[in-house]
Amino acid sequence: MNKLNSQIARIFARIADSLEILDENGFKINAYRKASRNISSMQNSLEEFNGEKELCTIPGIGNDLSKKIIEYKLTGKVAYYEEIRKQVPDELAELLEIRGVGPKFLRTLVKQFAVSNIESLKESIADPDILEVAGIGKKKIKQISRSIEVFEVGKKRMRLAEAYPVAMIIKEETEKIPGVLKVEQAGSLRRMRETVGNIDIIASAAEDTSEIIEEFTRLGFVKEVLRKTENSAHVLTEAVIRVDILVTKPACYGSALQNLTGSSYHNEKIREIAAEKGLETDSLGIRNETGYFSSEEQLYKSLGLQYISPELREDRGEIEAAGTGKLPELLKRKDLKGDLHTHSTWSDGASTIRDMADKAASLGYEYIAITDHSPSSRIANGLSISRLMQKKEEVEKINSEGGPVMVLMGSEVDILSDGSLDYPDEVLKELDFVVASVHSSFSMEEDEMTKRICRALKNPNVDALGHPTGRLIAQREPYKVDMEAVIETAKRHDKALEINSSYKRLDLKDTHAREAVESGVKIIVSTDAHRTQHLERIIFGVGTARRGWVRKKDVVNTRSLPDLLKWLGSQKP
DNA sequence: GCCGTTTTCGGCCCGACTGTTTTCAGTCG
Repeated sequence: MNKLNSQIARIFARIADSLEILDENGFKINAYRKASRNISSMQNSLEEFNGEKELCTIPGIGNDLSKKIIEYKLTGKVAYYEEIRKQVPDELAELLEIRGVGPKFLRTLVKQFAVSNIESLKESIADPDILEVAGIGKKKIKQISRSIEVFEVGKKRMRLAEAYPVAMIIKEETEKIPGVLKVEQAGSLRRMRETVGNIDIIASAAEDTSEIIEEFTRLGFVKEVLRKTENSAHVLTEAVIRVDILVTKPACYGSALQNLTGSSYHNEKIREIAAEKGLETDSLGIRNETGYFSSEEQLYKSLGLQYISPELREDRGEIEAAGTGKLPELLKRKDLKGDLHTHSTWSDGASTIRDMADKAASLGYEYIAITDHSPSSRIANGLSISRLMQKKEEVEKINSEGGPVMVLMGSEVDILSDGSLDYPDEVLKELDFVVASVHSSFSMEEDEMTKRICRALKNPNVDALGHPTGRLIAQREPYKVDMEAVIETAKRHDKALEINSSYKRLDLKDTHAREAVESGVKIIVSTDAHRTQHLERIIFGVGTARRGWVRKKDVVNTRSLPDLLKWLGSQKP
């Protein structure tokens, strides 16, 4: 379904919900609902229909609704819808999504308990007077308060790195169920979005799917089964994460996986292309006259497209590029030859340099830069110049003993509020790798912050800018900075920008990373690891890089050690 | 609000399930 159709369909559906809460004529409500359904399931775009007459040929669309569609096309708004929203605000209407709460009961709640949002709904449910309402008993209340919890879980999104390990365990457990052939994650987790709402799992099985669903709902991590059908289930884990599983026959696996991976924007466009080619789409996915697709590769191929990696499926130009064979060859985890932003026990890390080096070797790296904090980061036990020199001796000793990987003597040096650096140039000159980061005075005005960062980037001893926007996902907004100017400065002075893989950061984010590489700026993908295990989090940085269309050749730490050193040497005066 | 005429109104609207009842209303798909 294309954008216009889905927007109009959503508006009509919302009007229907609101009218229901307002106790309007049921047939009118039904008319809006039917129109919404028809528009979202029709093959053609509403763009193709000119004028009222043509629009009235669509089933369920008459004089009135065709006028509203034209109004939306011209102004981007529907006055009647805006009017309705004043009477039934969004946060009231969305309460209809709670199982057990229908229009009639919600109406009573609004009248008698002044319910207007989820908070007041929770209060009313806790009010003993609620049992006075006809048709409401203790059991019903219990059911609804449970549904409210589920509703709130569904609204809450987790950080990618929090959901990922859970999904891996679930995948492994599901693979052990007898009869299961293949298991994969789908949804935004597979696309490596920075936050995910729930974990989608898809499995294939030749035999009885209902038996597999039964087994799945009995797995140890399942705390509660919310819904169960022949071939699907929704469950909650102990940590209140919602997990949805779908089991399909191998012959449908590709269609279903593509369908469940999304994004909705990507899929809308893909379905349009499928429709043009005479393929149909139903709840399981896209199929041709001979049936569904067993693999995504076949599906994309049959649409005349290159295979599109899940991370790209956001309708950001990937479909057009796939149509002309111009998709980028994306960075892979195994392309990386080292990690260039890590900490050790010298500052605030929990692992020794030796342990970090061993872990780096086990990941197949050639080198690791240990970039402990500079003195201004007091809480992080930043290194004074004399401690920095002691650390340098230890690094040299490890390297001279022939460690498993080359250890680069580095620092994550603070960018002070005026844009100067936390060590003098003659000290920075002694280091193999310098990543400069902002750790203080976050609330500067944009032009001041931009000047500050750009000044640091102009220093010849700096190699990369660490976590360039300072954001913490679901916790702290990025500081105000003109990224375009930062990218431009990095380009001019041949500095790399970091994609920091720390689970809270993912900074640069995907879209900024794409702007950077399109401007020809180099990238480092690193972990900011504070203990050996953190080095494994590189996959989230790689995922973010892929979402940003970053290629192997854009990334400095895909270079072999000699090539890396050559670039670092060319940086210095 | 749509639709289709027996042409400007009257019909549209299903069935299962559940918790609440004691014959049914509301929700949901």
